[in-house]
Amino acid sequence: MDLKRLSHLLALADERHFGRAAERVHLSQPALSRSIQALESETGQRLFDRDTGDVRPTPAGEFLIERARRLLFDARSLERDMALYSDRQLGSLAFGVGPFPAAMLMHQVVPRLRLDHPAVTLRVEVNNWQILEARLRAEAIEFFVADIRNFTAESDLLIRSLGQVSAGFFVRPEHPLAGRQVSMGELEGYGIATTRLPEVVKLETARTLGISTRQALPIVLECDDVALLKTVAGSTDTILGVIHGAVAEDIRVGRLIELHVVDRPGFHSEIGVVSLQGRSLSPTALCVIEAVVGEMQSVHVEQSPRF
Amino acid sequence: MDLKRLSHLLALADERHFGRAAERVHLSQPALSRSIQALESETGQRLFDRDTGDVRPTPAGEFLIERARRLLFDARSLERDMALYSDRQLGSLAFGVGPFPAAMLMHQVVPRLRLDHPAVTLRVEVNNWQILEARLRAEAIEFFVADIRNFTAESDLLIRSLGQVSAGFFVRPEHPLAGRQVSMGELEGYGIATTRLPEVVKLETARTLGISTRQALPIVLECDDVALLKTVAGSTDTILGVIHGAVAEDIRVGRLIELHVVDRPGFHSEIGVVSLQGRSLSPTALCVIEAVVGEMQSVHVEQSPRF
DNA sequence: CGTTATTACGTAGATCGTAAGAATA
DNA sequence: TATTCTTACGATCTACGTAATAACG
Repeated sequence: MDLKRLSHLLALADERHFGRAAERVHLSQPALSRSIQALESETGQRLFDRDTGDVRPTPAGEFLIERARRLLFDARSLERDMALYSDRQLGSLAFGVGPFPAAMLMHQVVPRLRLDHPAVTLRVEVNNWQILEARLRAEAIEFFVADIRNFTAESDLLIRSLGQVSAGFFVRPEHPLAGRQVSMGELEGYGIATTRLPEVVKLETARTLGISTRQALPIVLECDDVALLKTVAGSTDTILGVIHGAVAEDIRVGRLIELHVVDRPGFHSEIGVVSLQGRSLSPTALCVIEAVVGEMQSVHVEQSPRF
Repeated sequence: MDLKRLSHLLALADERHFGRAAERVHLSQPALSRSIQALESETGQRLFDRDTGDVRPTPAGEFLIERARRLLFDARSLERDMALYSDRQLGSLAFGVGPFPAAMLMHQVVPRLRLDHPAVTLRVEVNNWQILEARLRAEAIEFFVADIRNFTAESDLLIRSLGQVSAGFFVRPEHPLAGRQVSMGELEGYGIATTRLPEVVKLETARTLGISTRQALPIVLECDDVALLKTVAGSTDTILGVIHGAVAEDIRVGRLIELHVVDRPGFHSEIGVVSLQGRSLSPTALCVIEAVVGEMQSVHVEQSPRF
């Protein structure tokens, strides 16, 4: 059953005339005649009654024509859908985001995606990097955006760095430490709320501070939900330790202010895109990654610490 | 979009191995490789990631594979349906039957059709020959079985005679005329009930009787519903004038008996199959016509007048 | 080095267009 | 005789298999 043949069938069914039907399918008239004959031979049924100057479908012809019309419609839909898919206007995309990138980038990127690609089904998994890595290997997500400092030596993962983003300590405006220079030691009395940090980051930070014990950072609340962390910092004197991008809006409206820590360590995060080595990404995934890159760049500009 | 190509796609998607997939679609491995490449070129998307010894669909591949699977299923269904249609196991059939053939043949033929071809949708139009001819020309029915004496000269109709069937006069057992020889003249007092007869038949019958006026046959009830005619003859002294085949069962069970008319004219009907000249019939239609022919023959045997 | 996918190349089959033929009005 | 479908024939294009090549473990 060849689709081209079936399209010849439909042309003849519509035109009821070999000459015109042949023209319609860009074929010579004898070629169309042969094509129809081949179909009749294939089905073992006469499909058209030809009385000179009068071509009409037989009952068997009507039967086949009706079904062929549906099949060809479906075939054309498939081609159209594939074109739309290539144009990122159809399909589905699942990707992951770490807590910080989610708070910093996704509030811009996801609404934009919904506007630009309304027919693409999205699944955005916000989770910590361990879960995201497992999800990626299980191919439940195509890629994820997260802190990439855990994935240095992994050769089966393709890691694209989007650069470092600085972090800081943030408190509510009425906080006792607000508005003046503070030392790291002073933070201990209030405790720090932050996301679940990779071990490497904790150790590195401690080392930067010149402290050998893990207790160097007085973390009193570990939670991957940045919105929840903000609520805690906004309603208590707990100190929020996150990247600047995650609280840009809160600082703008005055809900939070940054502490001016004089001996502040090189507290930062390195954001990157992680995908499986050697696996192609969908057009939409590539598009989202570009959007994330672009968003990172634009955030970077306005992301310098403000006191 | 070629269906063969898509079947190659599915084979590779299932086997995840060019060699095995090629074997499955009866192709050499390089040929399959080219076929997939052609599809990738056509869609503009890489469809499989090939790492030596590991072939896996890309997201674009998954997208296409899923849809291709549905399309190929539909294509195979079409082929299967067409085969079933040719084998008279699928489709629909509309045909017409005159009142007499309906009463004589269809009670055998239609149940048999339902048993042998359960998946074929039937429409049986029982009507008089004028309506049936119009329905045939409108192509609302493929053919009809009726008295063909009206269709002698029609060249655009294809008429297949099934032979003559004799008619007679029938009454209820308690009828005053029952059980003895009667003359045509005696019928007049009770009146005859019959179907709407063609003018030619009326005239011919009158001529056979040697009477010149149309009033020769004292028809008091004209109706195309044979069952209704029978009810009238069974509950009144009205005389039923129909073909023998239409009342075979009623005579067998003693509901009606035939009048022994001594000067009975050559009262008969000529049954035939009428279809459009030069128009092919569906396989099922041909099958039904054969069944009607066979039924006519078997009825003919037991159809000799009994007194 | 063995396995597996791709590229090269010559061939067989399908399909095409032009031209000639047959049928019908 | 004009129109329309079919058959004949030569050309072209596609898809195939075999063989050689390349990539990877």
